[in-house]
Amino acid sequence: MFRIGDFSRLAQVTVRTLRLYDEMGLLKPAHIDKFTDYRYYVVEQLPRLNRILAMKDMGFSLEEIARLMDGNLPAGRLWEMLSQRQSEIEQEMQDAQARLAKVQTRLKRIEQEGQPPRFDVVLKKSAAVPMAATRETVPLIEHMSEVRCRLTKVLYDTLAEHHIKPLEPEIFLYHNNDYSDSDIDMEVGTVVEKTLTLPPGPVTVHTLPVSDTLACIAYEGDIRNVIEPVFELLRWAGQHGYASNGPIRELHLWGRETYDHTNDLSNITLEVQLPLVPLDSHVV
Amino acid sequence: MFRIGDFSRLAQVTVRTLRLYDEMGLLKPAHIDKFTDYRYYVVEQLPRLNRILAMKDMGFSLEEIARLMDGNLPAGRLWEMLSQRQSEIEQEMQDAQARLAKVQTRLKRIEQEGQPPRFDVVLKKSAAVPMAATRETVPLIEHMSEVRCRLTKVLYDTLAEHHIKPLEPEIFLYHNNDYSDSDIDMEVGTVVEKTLTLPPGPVTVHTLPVSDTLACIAYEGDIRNVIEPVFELLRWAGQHGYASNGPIRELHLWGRETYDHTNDLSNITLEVQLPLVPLDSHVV
DNA sequence: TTGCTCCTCACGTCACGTGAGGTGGC
DNA sequence: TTGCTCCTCACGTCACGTGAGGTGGC
Repeated sequence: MFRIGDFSRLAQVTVRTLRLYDEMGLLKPAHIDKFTDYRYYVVEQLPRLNRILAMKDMGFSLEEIARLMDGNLPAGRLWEMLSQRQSEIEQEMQDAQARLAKVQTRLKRIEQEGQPPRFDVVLKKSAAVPMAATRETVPLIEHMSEVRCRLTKVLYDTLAEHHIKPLEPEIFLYHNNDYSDSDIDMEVGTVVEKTLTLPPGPVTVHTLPVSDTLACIAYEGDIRNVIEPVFELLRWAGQHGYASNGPIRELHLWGRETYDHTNDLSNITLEVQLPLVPLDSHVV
Repeated sequence: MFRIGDFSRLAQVTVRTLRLYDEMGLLKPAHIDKFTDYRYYVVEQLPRLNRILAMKDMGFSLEEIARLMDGNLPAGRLWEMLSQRQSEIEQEMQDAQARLAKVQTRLKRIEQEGQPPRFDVVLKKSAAVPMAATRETVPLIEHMSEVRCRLTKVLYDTLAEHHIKPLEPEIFLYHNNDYSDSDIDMEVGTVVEKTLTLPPGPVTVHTLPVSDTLACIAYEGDIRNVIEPVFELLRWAGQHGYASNGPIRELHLWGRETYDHTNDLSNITLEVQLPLVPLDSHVV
């Protein structure tokens, strides 16, 4: 018979742990003195305690261990729980791997450029939402501003004409696969209610596709430098094992982009989003 | 100005989270209505929130994030924290790797042998303790029992003669590097008080070395089958990337092994311990 | 008698999730 | 007036660590 302190030293666990296992019913002392409430253990209980510790080392919770040691568990049940545990651990390792990549790219940035990246990338999801939008290809980047004005004017005029209220700030989509100075395939739209149709014309209603993985940067600054967070997103995607999976989205969070050049665009806030798919080599 | 619900949808966090960050001082709303206590956020707060989320994705605690975003942190401090984070994550990955190995070897055992291993291996540590012991080489395994009796008799007789009390159950050490049927270099000892010396003779006092990694099996059964947990330990060590690092220890937890064959050894409890070192290939 | 060990509460950990119970706003 | 959103508590999570305050045993 061991008192709790001796048994805890033998098994190399704390007395607190033994008391907890007693309370949970995982390991009851062989005997409890009814006057002093002292717990007494016998050496034959060591294998059971070791089994508990071995399960704990595999990452099972005490509740799972209690279930596993309940005696009458079906034959294949242990195998099932082990193989579930296996995939959970594999998931943990992937998560740790992803976190490590984020930390390491930051470290490298500081070492190479003397300072951390200016923008922070966060992953979001987007649901499929109906969008009223109009699209046009800009021949040369010099015409960009002009085309943006025309497109937003067409969009908002059409919506007003049909008494449709935009539900969220406008979104610009850039459909080119790569960065280019010319032939920029651009679309501007805004989320609208479901079950909405428009007569044929430059503005159509279609669905903005879902994306499970949308790398996002909230950008604050001059709209003419918006290319910076875009480059950052592309760089980030490459460094973390993703490939682009759809047009870049630009959410005009600060408000509506007017088409008459009257508002100041030198300090706006928007969010740039890049839909991604994990590359296979990184999934492994 | 966004109400908390709208801002939470925009940033894809829960309102609970925003309230917590407010309370912690991590992200205060731009404005709080003094009559309703409603929190109001502005879009310019999104970059800060995203920074918080990005840090969280790297595994920093909210407290660390608060420190990191406090503005006046020394230049190199960020780098330091990132590189500390890096090693913590690397440690996590190693831990997960070790857990995975344990789960997978169990799964394999069930698949190959139809049942889980009979014994559970747990890792313990042992401190350096003074031990009074006597040692002899057994020429053939047939003489094992006889030598054990003689050794324990010598040990306990000597201790009694010098009025020394053994502090713990006796320990058998097996000094051969590999399993063998002959020339078994065997030692039996018991922990004694420090500062103890004995006159020259078959029993000497020396130190049982420390071990940071001691694979242990609590064995219950016939002493003649004690080879089973020993084999299990050796197998386990191989499967988990360790090499043997000292003599196998056998702790006689059930009590003293008498040397007159009068006690029943067909159902005893002992612990078999194998000192280990991690193999380099697994340390990486 | 003095340490030593044991006992039972009970709080703290970390970042929220999840009600309970009540109140502004369209 | 009715949903909808917001508010403030406050408990629960998981496996213990860490006292506080008090009592047996050698």
